[in-house]
Amino acid sequence: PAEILFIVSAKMLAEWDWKKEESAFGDQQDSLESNSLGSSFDSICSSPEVRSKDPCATQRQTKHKMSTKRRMKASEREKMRMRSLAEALHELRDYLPPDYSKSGQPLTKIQTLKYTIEYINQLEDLLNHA
DNA sequence: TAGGCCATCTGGTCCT
DNA sequence: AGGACCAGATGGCCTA
Repeated sequence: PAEILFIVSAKMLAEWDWKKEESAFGDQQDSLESNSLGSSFDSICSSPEVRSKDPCATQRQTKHKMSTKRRMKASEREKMRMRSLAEALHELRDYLPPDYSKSGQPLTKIQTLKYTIEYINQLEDLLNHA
C-alpha cells in the first residue's frame, strides 16, 4: 500500500508541477485576467456585443439543470471522494521522515506531495548507488 | 487584516 | 441516465 501511495502521489505532483511550470510566473498577470473562464462565461455571454453573434446561446440552451435530488446525491459523493483523498494524503504524511515537518506544524497537502517526490528521489538515488 | 489552507458546493465533461 | 472526475467559487479558520 505504501508503494502505491507513493506512486500515485508522485504522479499527481508530477502533473501538478508540470502544469505550474507551463503557466509559470511570467504570465501571471495574464493568467489572472484570463482565469476563471467558467465563471466569467455568464458575464461574457450576457454582454451585448457577444450576444448578437451568440456563440453562447446554444451552449446556454444545452445547459441542463440536474434535479435537486440528483445534485444532492452528487454533492454527497463528491464530499466522500474528497474526504478519501484527504485521508490518503494524511496517511501518506506518516510515511515521510519527521525531518520534513520540522516546523512542528503538519504538512499541507501540497507540501506532502512535494516532499514525497523528494523522498522517493532520495530513496531511488540510494538504491542506485548501493 | 491579508493571505494560505481547507472543505464543500456546483456545473461541466467523460465514461460505462 | 448516472457515476466519476475535475476545476472554479465561496466561506470559514488560522497564523504572521
